Amino acid sequence: MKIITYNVNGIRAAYNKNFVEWLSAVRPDVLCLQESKAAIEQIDTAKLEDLGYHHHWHCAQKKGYSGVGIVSKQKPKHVEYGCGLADFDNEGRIIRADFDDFSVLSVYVPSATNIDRLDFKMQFCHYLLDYVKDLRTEFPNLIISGDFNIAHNEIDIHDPVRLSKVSGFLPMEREWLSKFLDEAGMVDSFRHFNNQPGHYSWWSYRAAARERNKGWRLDYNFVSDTLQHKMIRSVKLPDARHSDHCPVLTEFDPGAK
DNA sequence: ATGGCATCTAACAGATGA
Repeated sequence: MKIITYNVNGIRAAYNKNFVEWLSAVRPDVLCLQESKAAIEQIDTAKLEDLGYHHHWHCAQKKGYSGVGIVSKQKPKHVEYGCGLADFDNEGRIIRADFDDFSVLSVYVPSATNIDRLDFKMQFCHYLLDYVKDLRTEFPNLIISGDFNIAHNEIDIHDPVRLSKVSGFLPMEREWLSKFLDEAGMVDSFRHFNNQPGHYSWWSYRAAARERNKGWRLDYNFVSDTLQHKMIRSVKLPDARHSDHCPVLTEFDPGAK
């Protein structure tokens, strides 16, 4: 069972760069998307259906902004759009799909590039932790995939000293992420398999940052402790070039004891 | 300290992103 998280930075732009062909070749069971930046009627969903995929979207009110989706081979038993708080749900940042044996969240944590948005980002984060803690009592087997806009540790960013005062690597944000994993009982699946530096999921478009691997690891597949023993591997897919982010894959053996 | 690049909308300039 393959699950991928991918911030596509505009799904229509991604389509123009052979996103559907990429999906057809990789064929994940579940694809969690962020920054679709489109209303549903602006997305050529027929191409997904032609590949046998179901798809669900939670879009922002503002046109061309944010938006998350879940594309899946299996039809979800239930889809939950948003988290129930209008300030967050207006921005299309959370969608959940419940399957027979597990649930999946696709999450796009707000950016605070504009530092005026830091309070909003942290409020979202705190709310998300409470939401997930509650959720796990009903759905213990949970995978949270998304763009958290936080690089967790020093090995997750190319210049931890210079960037320690920049949102995305602030002590406050990093501490929240540690608390989130701890209190929600989730595992960072990529780091479960790989403790080496230099593995990032986002690079600036500027200054040839991707070619020089001056990046940040912002995109995660977090796996509940109940599913941890089923994980087989987790890798980033840097050959996918539809976005300033790259996809991150986590694979499970559903039959593992 | 600034800008650099890309994808959006609504317009051929401005917002957003990290």
